[in-house]
Amino acid sequence: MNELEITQLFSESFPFFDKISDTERQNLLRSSQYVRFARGTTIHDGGECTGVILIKSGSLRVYMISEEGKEITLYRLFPGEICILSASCVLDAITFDVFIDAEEDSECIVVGGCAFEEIARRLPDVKIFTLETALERFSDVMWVMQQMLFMSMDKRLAIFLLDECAKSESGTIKLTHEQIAKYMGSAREVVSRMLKYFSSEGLVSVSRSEGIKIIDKKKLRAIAS
Amino acid sequence: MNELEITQLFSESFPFFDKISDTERQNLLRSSQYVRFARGTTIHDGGECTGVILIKSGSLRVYMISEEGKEITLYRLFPGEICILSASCVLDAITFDVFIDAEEDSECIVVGGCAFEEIARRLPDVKIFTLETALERFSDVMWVMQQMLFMSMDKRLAIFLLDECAKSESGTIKLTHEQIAKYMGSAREVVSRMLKYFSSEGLVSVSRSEGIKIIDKKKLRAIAS
DNA sequence: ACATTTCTGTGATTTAGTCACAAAGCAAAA
DNA sequence: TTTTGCTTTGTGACTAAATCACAGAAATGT
Repeated sequence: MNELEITQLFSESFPFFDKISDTERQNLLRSSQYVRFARGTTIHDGGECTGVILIKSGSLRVYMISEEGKEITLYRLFPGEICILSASCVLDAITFDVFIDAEEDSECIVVGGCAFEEIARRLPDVKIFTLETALERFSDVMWVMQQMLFMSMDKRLAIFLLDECAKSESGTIKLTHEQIAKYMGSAREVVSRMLKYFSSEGLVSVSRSEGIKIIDKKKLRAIAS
Repeated sequence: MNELEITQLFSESFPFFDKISDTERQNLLRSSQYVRFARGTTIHDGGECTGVILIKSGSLRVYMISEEGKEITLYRLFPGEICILSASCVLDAITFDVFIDAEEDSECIVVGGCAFEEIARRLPDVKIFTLETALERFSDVMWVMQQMLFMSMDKRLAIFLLDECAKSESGTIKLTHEQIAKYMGSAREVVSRMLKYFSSEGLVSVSRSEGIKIIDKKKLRAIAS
């Protein structure tokens, strides 16, 4: 990936990019690098500031982890999106730690945290963009929280399956029950049982090789209400 | 409460206040007003932009509510603090709705949302302050989320009682089980039962007139670990 | 074809939230 | 004081979901 392509990506991803000086643009480019993360890699694990990550391909999962190792997925990021919570040093106001994994083999541009922080300190627009991006994530997390605390398991799973199906385009969902449980902040057994129930009601078909296929989208939507 | 006192409060609460022009300061003051909220009043109920609220005395509770009326308290605000989520029009990035009640009779300064938004649009420092304040609340919410999802009831209640005791100074906690349950995002019966258990273990004493008194702080801390 | 690993299924148990009432505590009115 | 009414707390039965401890099935590599 050459510098021109990165410039292009920055211009699309950072609304401030076309407004700042050439020098600043150079600063930003110099502290950025193209990185590939293999599926399953942990990109960020709490404390130290990894930096701002632009996702070119693949997907990332941002999650928290309890002392006993229980995980809750806060949100997932897809191509064109920006991972901001990995840039903890730009966000003093944030006092919790998150973990970030590559869900798929992913191509990213990583803008070094310190460099970005320096630029954000000089340019209010950059700072504002950073904070606003973080706040959008706040909204995502609140949605997760609402689901976990207010909705029953069947409803949540129905929503998840419909979402996932809409994303995948292929019509089938190729995730293990374990993965689904992690995304939903639940337990594998619970997902298995609920899927079996959905399957017995003719809402989905479940097969290990084929993945999960939605059969009766209408009824599933009714459950997701 | 006169203009001088408000100016004083602004100066203490808004780090940008001493850096902006006289005209802007006047703008801000003109769109502000002193308001008293009676205990139990709902100050903000979702959608429309109430504005930025400075708390002079009393306390506010920020919470979400489900369709069935179940509540979760996101955080509470005390004198000197600023309620920012009530200023939804300044925070486009936030897409969820919160409710805000006065827990106690409270004295506040309310800065009208539109006026504040206008000022924030002109002055990057104000915008940055607003966003950063909102992000601090994000951190609070994550703490609540961690508690609810990762911790057992006994631990959470122990933490709550210790926190509350530290705040109250009097050593006793005068809250109904119902209130505690709301703050903790649990159910009244659950709190009652756990308090009874704590009481049977000699950790606290519970009486309706006296409130809850912590007897064995050491053991309670151990549970809160 | 075999061993190995990775997934999935299932019953038993535990925790917390829900429901439906009963009882107790407090306060104002009679 | 006694009555009445309201708020708060107690309790058992029930349900949902998480956890535990396995067993079995399906995919994968050698």
